[in-house]
Amino acid sequence: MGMTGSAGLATLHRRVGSLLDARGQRYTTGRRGLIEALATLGRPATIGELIVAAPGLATSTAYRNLTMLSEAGAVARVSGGDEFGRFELSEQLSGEHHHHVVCAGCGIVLDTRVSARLEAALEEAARAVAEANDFAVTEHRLELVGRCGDCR
Amino acid sequence: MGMTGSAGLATLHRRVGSLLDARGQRYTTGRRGLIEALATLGRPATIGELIVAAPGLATSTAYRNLTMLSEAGAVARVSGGDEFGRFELSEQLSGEHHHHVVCAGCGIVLDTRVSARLEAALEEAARAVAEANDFAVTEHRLELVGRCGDCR
DNA sequence: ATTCGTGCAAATAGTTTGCAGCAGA
DNA sequence: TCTGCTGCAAACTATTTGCACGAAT
Repeated sequence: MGMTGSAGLATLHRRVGSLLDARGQRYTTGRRGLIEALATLGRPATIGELIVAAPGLATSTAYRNLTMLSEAGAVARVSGGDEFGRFELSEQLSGEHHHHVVCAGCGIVLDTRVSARLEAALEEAARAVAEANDFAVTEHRLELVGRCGDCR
Repeated sequence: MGMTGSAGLATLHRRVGSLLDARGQRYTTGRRGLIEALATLGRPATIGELIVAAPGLATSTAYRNLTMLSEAGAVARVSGGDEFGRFELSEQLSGEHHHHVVCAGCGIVLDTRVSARLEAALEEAARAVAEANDFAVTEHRLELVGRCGDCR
């Protein structure tokens, strides 16, 4: 469904524009197209999907822009189960902490949210593991792997 | 630390041998070396690490063997946070369901176990997500991302 | 003018595959 | 002796980078 958060497209663009401004980068048409495609898709998308959804961008430019948007904090890279890298709006921008559902058949990745109780348990586990392993845990990722309706 | 389960190396080799036998494959010295390296390391290892730990194997052969061992159910591929694929003994063989701690600095991946309470919550979430998204969830993966002692 | 963005083509790097010889049952 | 295993070299593919031109301030 996409555009999940409370903010609309205009707000989204304004916020991305600020992030880029802060780094002396321009918010070009191509970059807007990428952000809009990510917002519309509402799930981690491959470069191929993004180039279809935001036409007129060379592959190399799409990679460069996504890398840059990622460094600016607007986009996050997601490694799915297959050989394709995927990109989504950062949690900072989408405003929602979430996890992923991955289809082992076609590789599609969907966003999902879990209960506050589970989130609390995850954070407790992160603390325990950090203590036991001399690790400073900064983030947790949960993937539910299975088969989507089409690949059943 | 490796060799975490109750079974020793001999048992491990016997079980891998059976898995390969069932597929008409031979349990060669090179394959034994890979399995032993995986058991000793006790964490997901890159091809580079495995070739150092099990010398005398060509890279292509290592890949082929790991792919084959994976199809036989002895080995699992793990995608870490970096560009390297990693391999570990399958849960079937190691006997322990576990999750991963990933260092964002050096990419090392460690195994970790979480509380039974959290595991139960994860399975409940998997059921809920399966119902809400028309997904048959077969597996869950949890990654705790942070910085290891060396990369702090 | 200066700085940044873009397309194209070439380079990179992990992984896979073709093939000819070697080895185990 | 038949089938599978191996090393080497070549192929493949997602991603990155060099470079010269175009666009925005």
